[in-house]
Amino acid sequence: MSSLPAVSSLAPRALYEEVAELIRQRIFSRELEPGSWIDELQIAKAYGISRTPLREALKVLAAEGLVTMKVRRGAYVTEVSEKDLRDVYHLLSLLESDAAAVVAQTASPADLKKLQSLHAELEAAGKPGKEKHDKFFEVNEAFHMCLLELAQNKWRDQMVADLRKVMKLNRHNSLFKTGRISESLKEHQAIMAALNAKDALATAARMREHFANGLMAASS
Amino acid sequence: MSSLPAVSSLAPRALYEEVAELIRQRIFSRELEPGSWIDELQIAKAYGISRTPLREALKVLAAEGLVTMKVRRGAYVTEVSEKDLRDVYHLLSLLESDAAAVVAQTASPADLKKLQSLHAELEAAGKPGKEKHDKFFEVNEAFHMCLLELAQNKWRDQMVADLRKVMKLNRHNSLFKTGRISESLKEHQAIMAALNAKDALATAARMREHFANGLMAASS
DNA sequence: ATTCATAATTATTGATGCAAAATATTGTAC
DNA sequence: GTACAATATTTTGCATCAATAATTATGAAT
Repeated sequence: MSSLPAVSSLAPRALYEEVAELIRQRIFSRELEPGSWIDELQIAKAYGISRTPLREALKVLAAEGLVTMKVRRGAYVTEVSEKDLRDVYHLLSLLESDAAAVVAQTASPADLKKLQSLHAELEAAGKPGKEKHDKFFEVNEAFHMCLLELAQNKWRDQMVADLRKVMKLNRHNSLFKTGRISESLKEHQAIMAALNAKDALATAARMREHFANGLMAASS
Repeated sequence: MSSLPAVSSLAPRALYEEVAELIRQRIFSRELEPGSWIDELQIAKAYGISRTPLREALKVLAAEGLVTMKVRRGAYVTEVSEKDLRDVYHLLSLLESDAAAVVAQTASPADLKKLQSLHAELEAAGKPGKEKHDKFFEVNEAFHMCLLELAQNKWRDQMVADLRKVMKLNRHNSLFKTGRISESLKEHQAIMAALNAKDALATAARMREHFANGLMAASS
């Protein structure tokens, strides 16, 4: 029976948090398929823990929307319909474009420089020859996260984080699909230009376009 | 020792859900003050339950943002700063104005009629002579909730519900304060007019104004 | 043969107990 | 008198245990 990896003493998280993260990974990797029942006993045994922290972890995941609890039926991995995906994507567009508008109004020169350097990294990772999609994906995520952090609204940060987790439930991983790297780069460039011009309305509009194009690419 | 009231067999909710609702009420009524520590043993004893469902309830409340968990320190009622309130209010304005725009585009005649009747109720409850602020408050909430439901995005509904709970943590209960009933009614009338005209942009703008005025009234 | 009812099994949900960790208090030493 | 250290108490957090509810299977009756 393999027990859990020893928790880093530097980052003392509660066991139920650790377990929640492990389950999250298993859901994202589709090891646990949407709609499938989550066997508490089996997972508890597999991780060598008791069911108490596991059940607390499931409650957390339920709050995030990754699993749904049915009364006296246990926990099921959430099934997201096409409509759900569109709805969640719509909200992400709304929240992130608003955040971008806030940043356009409030960013310091240092903040803009930080974003600019991330954008430069993104362009480097998107060079045609490289074919390093993972790196592009990663830096892209960092850019969006950096923008959110600069907007300084932790409640929005939390909501966006949860929504992005739900998006990951989708098999096709729609939005963040590669294959439109050059278009995506152009859109990011337009966002940067609007940010540098401190034009909040334009920044929000460019971000909305960026999301709209992502959705188009996904549904095609 | 008083035990929990028997759960209605028609609405079979899990015990941890029941407990979560009870704690919510105690938090909103400020019986549990923001920043204060939540004594698990005491509450479990008071309700005549064990700590297990109570701890699960606290996890749910933590996900909603009502309580914050500190490692090895237990649960504390969330303290919301002035900035937190502004941030949450900003997001409510963003989400609800977007929902209003969606409804303006998609509402059926029956939907509009439903909203119109709620608006009529609101005007009746807001009649100067009556002084029935509770009723006004209640119908106002119903109007906003109805609009959200008509927008048909359950993820947004969930987020708005959570954000509104956080707003309730504030002592002054800022936004939904009475005292500007006639102004609020005028703003609702403007929203209804824009909705009936099926003008999405105008509807969203009126809703944003409605929220902006609410914030003004709160901070004055 | 099919349907309904009852019983048994399985799985969730709630309770209790134990161990580990953190904080507070007290005592001793400088 | 003050500061530091050690011990004790309080409280979280995890595990094991018992009970309740639901579903499935089997048997009997129509």
